[in-house]
Amino acid sequence: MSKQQILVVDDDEDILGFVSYNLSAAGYQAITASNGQDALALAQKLKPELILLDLMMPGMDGIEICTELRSSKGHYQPLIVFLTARAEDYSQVAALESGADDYIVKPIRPRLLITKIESILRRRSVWFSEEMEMDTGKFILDRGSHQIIQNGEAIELPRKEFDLLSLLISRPGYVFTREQIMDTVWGNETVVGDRTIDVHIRKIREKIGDDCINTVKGVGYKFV
Amino acid sequence: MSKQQILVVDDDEDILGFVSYNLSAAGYQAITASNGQDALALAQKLKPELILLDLMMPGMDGIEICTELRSSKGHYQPLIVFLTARAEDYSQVAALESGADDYIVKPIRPRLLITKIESILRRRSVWFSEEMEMDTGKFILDRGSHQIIQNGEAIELPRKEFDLLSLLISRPGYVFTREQIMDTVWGNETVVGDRTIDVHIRKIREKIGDDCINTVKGVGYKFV
DNA sequence: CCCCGTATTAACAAACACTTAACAGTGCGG
DNA sequence: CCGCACTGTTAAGTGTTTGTTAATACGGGG
Repeated sequence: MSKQQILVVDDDEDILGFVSYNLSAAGYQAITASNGQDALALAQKLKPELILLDLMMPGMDGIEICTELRSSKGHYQPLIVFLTARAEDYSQVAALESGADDYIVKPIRPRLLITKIESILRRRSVWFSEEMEMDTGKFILDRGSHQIIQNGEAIELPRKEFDLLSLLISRPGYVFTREQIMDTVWGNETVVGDRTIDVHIRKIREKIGDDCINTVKGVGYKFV
Repeated sequence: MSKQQILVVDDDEDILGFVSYNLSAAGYQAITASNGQDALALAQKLKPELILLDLMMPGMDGIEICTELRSSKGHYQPLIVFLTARAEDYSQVAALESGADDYIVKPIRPRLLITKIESILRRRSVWFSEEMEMDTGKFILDRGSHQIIQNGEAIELPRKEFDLLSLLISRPGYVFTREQIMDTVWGNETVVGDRTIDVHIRKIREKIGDDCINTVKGVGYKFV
């Protein structure tokens, strides 16, 4: 496996150098940008695994960049980690609300930076290409390419459908309540109508077969 | 009854304070730890009912702690709830796979936090798969997949029937009065006719066999 | 700027769980 | 032997939950 790319965005040259040096030393390939436009362009082009974003920057700030990255409905969803100067104020909350995965408080300590990055990347890596053996033949769920392979045949699934199926497959046989599904796939802020889950379930069943997902009336759904 | 203990684990002092303040205000006794080692030690020593774990931490992260707690052979099985940064990020599912009971998405809203914790504590008894050996072969009641397995054969039950059977199975040999059954399965607000319980009992007997549930005239029913 | 696929909603249909009521059975004491 | 109290059985009615379809909104890629 080639080196993992990490994009570092900061308007301060010193920090840029300091962070990218430490990342390189830890075996990552550091890419740097000193403003929002460059950052977005580089992110789009190189699709780095993880992006370190300074919160405060002249022009486009970190939250704007983050929001921009997250608003694209494409499949590219990098991990986003903020670098923030102040621990106490609400910038952190705003950061997390804008869709970031975590934040690191300045001043940056090399060892902490690396362990945090490793922890975040490790978690993500769990998600790539997870395999499932089923009673009726093989069922592979590839979280990297957002597709499932059923009996050797690849089936592309849209984002929401894939997310929903992922959840159900994560615990085969376990019944997920509608509430749990809502919270996980949609998040507990957004509110959508009752029939939304049903419609997605239907579309999934249409693609992978009716037998895979079981309805437990009054309770929820489970993958069998 | 003494206050229920809840252990909160996070590397961020602000979140630790914020969460434990809200827990205390809601009548729980909050214990805090800021790293994995402390968390495990405190869990072992105080055996709190519920543990709130931050997913992302330097050093030992939440999933490692959870795995460690679950792998211990002792009878102590706390409820484990993760605090996770983003709704769209599937680390939640990884969390569930590591044996967690639920997760709460940051940013944390006090009211939501408390209602969720209450709901999790309330349904604690309903979450674990309970096994029973019977005279006539094996009888497994799996509350996760909402089904019973009799002699290796799975039998699906509608919600009320499942709840009713769950209750009876929870204390084999013990006679539950009609009143107790009403209060537990239907809740003590709803009022239904006399024959409702009988009808459900009959349907259950139809599915799992007449010998399993005994009628004690003038008193109630018991599972044998 | 248009086209296409996804996400969501609303309206309707269907399925099913739950409840009820009416009646039959059982067993006990007078 | 009869009535009473309780439980069993059946079938039909009712309401809730889920399935289905089509229409609309939305956003991205060409």
